[in-house]
Amino acid sequence: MEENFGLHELEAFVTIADCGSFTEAARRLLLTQPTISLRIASLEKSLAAKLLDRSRSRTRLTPAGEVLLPHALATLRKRGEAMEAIRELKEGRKGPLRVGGSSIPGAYLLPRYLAAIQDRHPGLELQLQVGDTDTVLASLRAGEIELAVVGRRSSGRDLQTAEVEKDRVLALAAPRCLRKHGFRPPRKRAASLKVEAEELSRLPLVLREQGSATRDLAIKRLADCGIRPSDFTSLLEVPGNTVALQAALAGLGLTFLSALAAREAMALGELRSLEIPGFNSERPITLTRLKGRTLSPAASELAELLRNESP
Amino acid sequence: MEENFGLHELEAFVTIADCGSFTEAARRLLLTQPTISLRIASLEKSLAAKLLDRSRSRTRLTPAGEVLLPHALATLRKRGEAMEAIRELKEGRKGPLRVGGSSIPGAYLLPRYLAAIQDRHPGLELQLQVGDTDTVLASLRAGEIELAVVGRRSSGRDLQTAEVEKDRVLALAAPRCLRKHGFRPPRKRAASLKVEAEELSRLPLVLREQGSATRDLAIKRLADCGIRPSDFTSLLEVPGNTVALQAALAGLGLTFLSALAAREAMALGELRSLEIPGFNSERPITLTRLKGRTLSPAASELAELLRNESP
DNA sequence: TAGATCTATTGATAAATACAATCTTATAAA
DNA sequence: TTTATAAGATTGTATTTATCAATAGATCTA
Repeated sequence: MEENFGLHELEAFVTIADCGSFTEAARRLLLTQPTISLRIASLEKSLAAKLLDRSRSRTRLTPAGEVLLPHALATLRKRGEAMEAIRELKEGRKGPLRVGGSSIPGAYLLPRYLAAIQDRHPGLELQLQVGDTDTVLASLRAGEIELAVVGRRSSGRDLQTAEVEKDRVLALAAPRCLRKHGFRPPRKRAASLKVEAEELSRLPLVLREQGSATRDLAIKRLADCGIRPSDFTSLLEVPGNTVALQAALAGLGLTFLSALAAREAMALGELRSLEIPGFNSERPITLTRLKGRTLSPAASELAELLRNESP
Repeated sequence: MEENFGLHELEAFVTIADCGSFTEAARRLLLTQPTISLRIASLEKSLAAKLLDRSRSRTRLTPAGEVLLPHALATLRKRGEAMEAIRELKEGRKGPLRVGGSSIPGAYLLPRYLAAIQDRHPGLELQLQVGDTDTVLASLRAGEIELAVVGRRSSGRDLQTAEVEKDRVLALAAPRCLRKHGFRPPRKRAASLKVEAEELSRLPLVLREQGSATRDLAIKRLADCGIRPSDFTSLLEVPGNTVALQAALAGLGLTFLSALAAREAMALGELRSLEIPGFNSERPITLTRLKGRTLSPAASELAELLRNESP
């Protein structure tokens, strides 16, 4: 006879401990007195210990009962906390919301959306992971994040994707750099320069690191135009968007960057975009989630926001 | 549908969370797979939240499941702690043991017995309350202590008493004091002096405070011999045995003290006992407990020890 | 697409739980 | 003492719940 007791028994016990009477406890729990007797009997049998000294006037705890009471209360409280935690999660009021973004969406898109979610549900614990597209997708598969927003449509039957926004990967260079290599950038700050693909290789090339979606896309699009990275006069590999941007600003060469990342520099005229016939600069920014995995309410809301609105 | 969930459901849930499979969880819990399915369904219904993403390969927690898991584990752990605490109490290994003693048994008897219990069960939290017989019995009735050892057979139908030992209340005085008032103490240190009751009043009297069992007994026994405290040449009231002893040692007068408290002083010849015809010095030291109140195993053991053995 | 493996469902059965009525006991009143 | 009263225990029965075996359905692997 080693049957574990349940929470009903504990409930009866703590209620009696509180009011000192089986009958009164029955009233409070909306049960009959024999039911309370049975629950206590069952509990006492489970623990093989007498817990209550029944008496006509006031039922009291035995020493064993005294020892049990705090544990019983703690156990019941824990269950209450569990229910409370779930309820808060369902209402999107509390709980973790972990999302990931590759460099561009992670830096230029997600923060704004997370701020919107934060405004609605101040209790949420937000966590934003930023890294390579590959790294972020790996996190998604490992369950470390619920949603990933990355710069390429991902492979894998276990993934479910939705396009959120169209980004453009631009070929960019500083005006100074362009002039140095025999190009004539237009006067107007925002205007782009039309360049034939073959002319491009006169420029040095600045590329992102391996694993970057921007890099992959740039190489693929260049290949569409018949150029390989090795065709360029020189090649510089840099880690991250920021470094690529600064390298381009410093006049180190041509680089490929998200329009989102280059916006300010272009507006200031510090970088010019090159318009290359046949070079398709479009890139879908996609919201990615694991197929068959339930999202938290907060994550659902974020996904909804990403698909429909632009905060 | 606001039914609270029980521990079986949580058990199923944490087991699945651990092994990632309903079927495997069923094996571990010695149940069938449908039972596990039903338990999870019940839990999910109770919380109105999906807790597990079922999949062919590995069942995973949903965000709600992630939130619930630590609470579920804590709840189950609490129950385990409760069972453990009761088991340790039953084996007398842990838990509180609160007893009380009036001045004499509290100081000269209980410490030795408590030491014996302590030796057997090092984990116990011992607590010894010492005070007036009346105070100690009040504590017993209030449930602050489980056992009381006092110097008189107590009244009250709610109490249950057992004689533990026979103490003797001795009439004592310092040899110097006896000589001063015209008595002739015997040479031998341990010998007592035979004195007629009427002669006693030549001595000053040192009495314990109100509420002391020793005081009550002394007055009653004196009355049996036809003497009242006011018959004595002078009367000094002192609080506690120690003070009474020291007063007698200082030669302040005749006092009534437990043989237990006066043992050393008599052995050294610093106090002589007076043998008074018709003065019954015996006093039962009684173990007292509340009728109908279950004792902790440790308290039972102590009671057993007190009744049978002398450590 | 077939086979394997996991979860969900169903229906029968066993177990538990709850209640009403009754018994027992301890206290209080007569 | 006896009687009345009130609280808990006990018993019998109806109901609910839990469990299992068998099976269907779904999903992944080969």
